[in-house]
Amino acid sequence: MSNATGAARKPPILLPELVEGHAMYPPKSYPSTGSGNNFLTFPNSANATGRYRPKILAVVGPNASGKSDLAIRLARRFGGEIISADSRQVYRGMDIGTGKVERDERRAKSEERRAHRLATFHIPHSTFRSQGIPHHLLDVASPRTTFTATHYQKLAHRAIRDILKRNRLPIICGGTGFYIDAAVYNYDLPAVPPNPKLRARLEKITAEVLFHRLKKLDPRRAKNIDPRNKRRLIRALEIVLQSGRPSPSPSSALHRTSLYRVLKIGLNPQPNKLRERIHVRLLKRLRQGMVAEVRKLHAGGVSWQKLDDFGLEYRYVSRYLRGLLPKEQMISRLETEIWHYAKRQMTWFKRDKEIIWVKNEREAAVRVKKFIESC
RNA sequence: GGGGGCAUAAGCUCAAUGGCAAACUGUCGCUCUCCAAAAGCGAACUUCUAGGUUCGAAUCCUAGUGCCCCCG
Repeated sequence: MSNATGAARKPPILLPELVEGHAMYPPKSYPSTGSGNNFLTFPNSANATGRYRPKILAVVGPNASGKSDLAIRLARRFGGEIISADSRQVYRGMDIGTGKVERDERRAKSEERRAHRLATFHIPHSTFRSQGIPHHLLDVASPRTTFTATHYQKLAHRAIRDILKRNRLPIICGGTGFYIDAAVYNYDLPAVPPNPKLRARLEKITAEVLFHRLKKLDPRRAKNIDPRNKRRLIRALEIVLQSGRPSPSPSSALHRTSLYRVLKIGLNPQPNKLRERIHVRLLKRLRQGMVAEVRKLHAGGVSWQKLDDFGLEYRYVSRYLRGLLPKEQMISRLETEIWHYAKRQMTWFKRDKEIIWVKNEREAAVRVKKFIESC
């Protein structure tokens, strides 16, 4: 009882996966780093109790808020590895337009190389690293394929487990709120893969009719779905039609139950500052060859349709390349679209009362330190 | 100097038989259980000014103001 005081208030729901997933924590014997290097000291292995929930960190915020930098700094300071939570950075070849962190060169300066080795000797060599910090879930899919939240969830869970096995701090960092939640809270996403043919067929039907059908096939889902949102309606129908079963209820026990203790750090600069950052960053991306990047993707077999659906940079640059809008308009349009996106992201994050909003790295570090030291 | 045209939201060479002032863009807000940088929803802000006709005016009349065009 004495060491379960924290859990006393909210008794954890012990689901089979949860118990099984935790059987390995804390790891019994892990190669000690021995060096006292603070890259590697992270007390995720301490406090062994039956209900030990490992700690993970999330760094969230809108586009251009400086998440990636903060995450890297925190990773260096607290011995962490980063798991990107960005629905576009998962794709290979989409670098400039998504603002992916720069991948380390093979030939790094000797000091950096040393830091690398110390920090990451037990991680596969192929892992994406930036500034010596391993980044997971970047470049894991071809842009010609459809990568979904389920894929993300699976890979993210695996990454978290692996990082914890190395006694390091998993840091989920990204702006795709839905992905973060899918990873952190063990969302029960139905195992029904997308069916392009079915979707194409349903696409031709009006929202009204789709809603009607859903009402008959899955009344529960129909109750809280947006009846005018075709995309959602199609997905919901896809689930019933293919599995023969209605969508799992989000109010089930799994909802908002996390396998982990998670500290969410949020970054949200002043609106005018954020706008300025968006502006500067967009111009920088253009200089870095964003247009060429999109051209290359299309040459590599990514359809215009697909590029359009990726949104933002990929949508408007490809429209420009198709001659649908002049360059000037592409830029100004993009700027407002990115701003809109940032606001949508904030709408999502605002609802999450667990997020602790910080102004800078110092504030963040204080919180993280306290979190790590707590039991 | 003379003649003609136009004036509607923050923006738009933007709609409205004399009868409830719209659409689009922007601004602001929201929704979300696998296409989530997607998709969807909502709100605030309008008839150039002053008179007149009329039950009723963005609309018709008069004057003013501003802008544009034509003739000299």
